[in-house]
Amino acid sequence: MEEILGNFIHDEIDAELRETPEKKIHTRFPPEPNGYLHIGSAKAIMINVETAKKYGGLFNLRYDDTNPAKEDNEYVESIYNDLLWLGATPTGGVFYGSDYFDKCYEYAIKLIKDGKAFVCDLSADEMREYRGTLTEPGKESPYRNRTVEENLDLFERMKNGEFPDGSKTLRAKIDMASPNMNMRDPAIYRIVHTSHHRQGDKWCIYPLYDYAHPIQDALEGITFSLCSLEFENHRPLYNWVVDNIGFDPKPRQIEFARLNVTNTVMSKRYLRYLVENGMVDGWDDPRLPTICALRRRGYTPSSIFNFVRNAGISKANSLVDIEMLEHCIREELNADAPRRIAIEKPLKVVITNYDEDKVEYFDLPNNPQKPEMGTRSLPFTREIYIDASDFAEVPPPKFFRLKPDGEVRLMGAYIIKYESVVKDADGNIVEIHCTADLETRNGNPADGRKIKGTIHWLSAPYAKDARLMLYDKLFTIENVNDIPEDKTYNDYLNPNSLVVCETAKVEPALAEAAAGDKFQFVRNGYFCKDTKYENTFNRIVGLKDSFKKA
RNA sequence: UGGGGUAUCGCCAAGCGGUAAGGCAUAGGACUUUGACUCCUACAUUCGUUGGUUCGAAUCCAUCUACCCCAGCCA
Repeated sequence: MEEILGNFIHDEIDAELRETPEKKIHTRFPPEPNGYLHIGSAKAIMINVETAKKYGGLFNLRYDDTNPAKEDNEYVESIYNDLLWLGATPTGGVFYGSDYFDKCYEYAIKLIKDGKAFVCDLSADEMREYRGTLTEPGKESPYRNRTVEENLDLFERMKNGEFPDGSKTLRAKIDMASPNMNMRDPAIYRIVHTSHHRQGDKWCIYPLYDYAHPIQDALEGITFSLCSLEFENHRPLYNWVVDNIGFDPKPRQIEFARLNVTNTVMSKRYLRYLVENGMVDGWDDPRLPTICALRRRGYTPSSIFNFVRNAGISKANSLVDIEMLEHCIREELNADAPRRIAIEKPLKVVITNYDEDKVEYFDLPNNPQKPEMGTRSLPFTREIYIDASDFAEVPPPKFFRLKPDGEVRLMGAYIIKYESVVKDADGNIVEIHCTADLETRNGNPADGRKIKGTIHWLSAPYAKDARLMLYDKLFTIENVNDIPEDKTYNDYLNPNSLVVCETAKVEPALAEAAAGDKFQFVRNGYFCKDTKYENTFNRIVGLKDSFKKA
C-alpha cells in the first residue's frame, strides 16, 4: 500500500531510526505565502503528512515568510484553507518563519562572535563579480577580515536601520573557492526597508532562505526536512548552518523530484501571471492546476492524494500524464456518483403516437450498480430532446443509436422507431419523428427482439436550462499564448471560443443540486455543480467513448 | 574544461547479485437499458552506452553518452 511511497526517503529514515530508535519523526510543509497551493504542492504535502503518519510523528505547517516583498495575508489564508480541505491537518501546529526572526538575529551574532560571519559592503554587482563562475573560483571580499567588534557594531547598525537597502549584507564565512556556488560566502542577511505582512516594521534586515530555513527546522524539532531536488546543492549550506550554530539533534534534508503534469504548468510565477493579467477568472479558475481550482472543478482530496501516490516519488525528473489524474477522480466518482441525464446539444424528437398532453413518469436508478441509492422520477412527454450526436442520418458502421428506419431504446423508457426527419429550408435537421412501442415501458420489447442502442433523453417541456462550463483542458503555456493580446478572459469564454459554455437541458432535480455536488452525466462525463455560479456545471472528466475513436 | 543529481515499456514506477512488480495509456475480446463501468487477454529475452568482475548483474567496478540543478542581497 503506502509502503511503496518514496522508498529512498524512508530507507534513510529507517537507517537513522536503527541508530536512535527513540527518535520521534517530525516533518513540515513550508510554503512561501506568495501564491496559492497547486497540485505540485499537494505532492510535497502528501509526502510530509504520510511520512509523519507512517512513523507516528507530527507534521507542521510553516509559512516560510522571510521575504516581505513577495508575501501577503491573502496567501496565508488560502494556503491554510486548501491544506485543511486536503485533509492535511498540521498535527504539530502552524508556525511562521518570521516568528523566529529574533532567534535568527541572535544566532547571527553568535556566528559573528565565532568569526564565521562578516558584514560585507560589496554591492550586488560587485558580489557577483567576486563570486567567480561555475568553473573559476571566486575572490574573497575585501571586507572579509573585519574584526569581530567591527562586525558586531555594523550588524547592529544594519538592524537599527542606519543603512539603505542593498548597501550591506551579512555573509557566512565559508569558502570562496568551493565548487558549490552556494558555499562561496553566501549572504545570510540583507537590508530591506519594507514592512512585513506579519512583523510590520519591526525589522529592516531579513534572513535569507539558506540561513533561515535550517534554523526554523531545528527550532521546531523537525527531524526530516523533505524538499524538492533544486535544493540538493543547498544541503551542504543547510548542514553548515546547523553545525555552526550547534543544533543538536540535527534536522536532515532529503530531496525528491517535484511534480510535473502534462498539459499544464505548475510554476507560481506563471500562475500568478495568468491571474494578475486577467487571463483567468482568478486563482480558482477551473483551467488552473491550483487546489482551489481542482476543488471547484469537482476533484476530491482523496483523488488528488491518490494521484500523487500513483505518480510515485523518486529523484528522477518526470512528466506525469494528466490521464492519471483523471483516472483517479473517475475511479472514485464511478463508485458512487449519482447518474443524471444532460443533453449537450438538444435535438427534438416527436413521438407521433403519444398523446399531446399525456405525461408519464419513469423511475430511473440513481446508480444501476447501487440499487440502495434509490431512483428518481423523470417525466415523459410527446416531445423530448435527445443529444444531436445520438442521431446519424448517414450512420457509420456499427452505429447503434438512432438512425433512419432504426429502433433505439430511450433509457428507462420506451423503445422508439424512426419515422421521418423534418428539415428547414437550408437542409438543417429541425426535429425527428418517431413512434414509440408502447408495450415496452420497462425498456424490453415483448417479442424479445434485441435492441442494441440505448440513448438518453429529457422531456422537452420539463427540461431546464443549465450552463455547462466545459473546461476540458487545463491551461498550458501554448494555449495561453494563443490568446490574442486584445482579448480578455471574458471574451475567451464566448460560446464560440475554445472554452465552451453551452446551454443544455437538464432535468429539474439536477438544476437544483447544491454547489459542489457531483454527478455522472450519463455518457457525457463527470460533472460538478460550480461553487461560484448558479445553475452551472463544470466538467471534471469525460467518459471513455470507444465509438468516437472508431 | 567546475560541482551536485538522474537514466528500467508511450507516461509514471518497483527492483538493493539469483534470472524484469504494479498503475496510467494502448490494442483485442466478453458483458451491458450509460458504446460507461466491470471482466478477460495482449503489451520490456530486456534495464542509457561500451567494457569488466561473477556460475549468475538492472543490481558491483570502469568508461562513455544524454538530460536536470547551481554564478538572487528569491524561495
